[in-house]
Amino acid sequence: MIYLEHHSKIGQMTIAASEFGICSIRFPEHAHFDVAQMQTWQHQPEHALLRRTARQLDEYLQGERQQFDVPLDLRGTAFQQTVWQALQTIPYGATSHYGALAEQIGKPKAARPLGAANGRNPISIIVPCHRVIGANGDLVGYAGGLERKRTLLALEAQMLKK
Amino acid sequence: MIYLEHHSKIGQMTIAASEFGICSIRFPEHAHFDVAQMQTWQHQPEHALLRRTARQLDEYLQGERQQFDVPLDLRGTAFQQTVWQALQTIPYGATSHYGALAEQIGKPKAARPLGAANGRNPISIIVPCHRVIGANGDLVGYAGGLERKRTLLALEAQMLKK
DNA sequence: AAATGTATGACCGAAAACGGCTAGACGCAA
DNA sequence: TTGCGTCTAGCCGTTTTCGGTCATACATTT
Repeated sequence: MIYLEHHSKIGQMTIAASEFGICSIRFPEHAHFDVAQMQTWQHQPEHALLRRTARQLDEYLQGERQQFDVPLDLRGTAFQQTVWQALQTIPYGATSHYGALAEQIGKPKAARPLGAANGRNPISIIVPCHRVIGANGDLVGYAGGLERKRTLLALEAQMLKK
Repeated sequence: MIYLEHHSKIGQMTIAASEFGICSIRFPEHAHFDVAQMQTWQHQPEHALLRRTARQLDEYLQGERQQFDVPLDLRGTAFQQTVWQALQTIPYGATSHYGALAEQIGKPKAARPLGAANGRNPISIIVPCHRVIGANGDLVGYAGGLERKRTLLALEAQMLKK
């Protein structure tokens, strides 16, 4: 596992990758961030894939990019994989809610577990867990902090309008 | 589910059965005895199978019986079923220990879970969980009370000598 | 009446806690 | 040295607990 620290418009992000692709994009105060494990990673600020990812994230934050183009290496339980897959089908600027997604993956009553899986999404932004909100419209939660969720959604809405 | 209360030499026992066979034989202070559920059972002190079972238990407690001859309806997880099955292979008067049984069922490292399953054995005496002791010879535990475990083992040892 | 707020229960995966264990390591005492 | 308690760590099914939920029901506001 290699990684770099990227100082973006909305704060520092740790971007990590395996030989197969991006594994993790998180903020320092990110919930469920296992800092201990990070000790075993190697800092490679010049690595091509990591740099490319950082660049695309910056473009996204400038509103100049709606689609990402990097290989992902998502690691989690079968259920989580399914959820994260489903997340990637929510279009830029759109939102969905937990129950709807649960239904979409064929487990209509698993809205809550889905919320949990959502919270464990290791790849912020690229896997757009921020586009999932409560059934009543509330923002509910975001591992990177609710404020950032709000920011991201506002950004996407803004860009769609133009 | 039907049941009766039997006053035996070693204390009161609740004997319960389904249409398929004996489901449960427990003492009043039995660990994990779900008294609430018992509210839904029907007291049938004259039921043939229940009576027959009680009689066989008395014979056993008199040292006049080493084998039981009633249909059992064991309910539990797959693992528990396996364990309870294995228990029934321990001969009268013999003992085994948790690790040995674990090995016997093909899960050599599951001695501890096996102990748990043992503790959940619903059919005391007939399914002879009392014949399982610690690897070092200690009695360790018995849902019906250690004292009874001691008594049963002593009884069986006694009868074998004769 | 419609619009918010608060409470309640039921939903189901994941993670953590819990043992009726045991082998091995130690200290201590005959 | 042998033997016996105590402690430790690792074992792995089960049980319990914990949520980034949601629909419903009532109470309280406009």
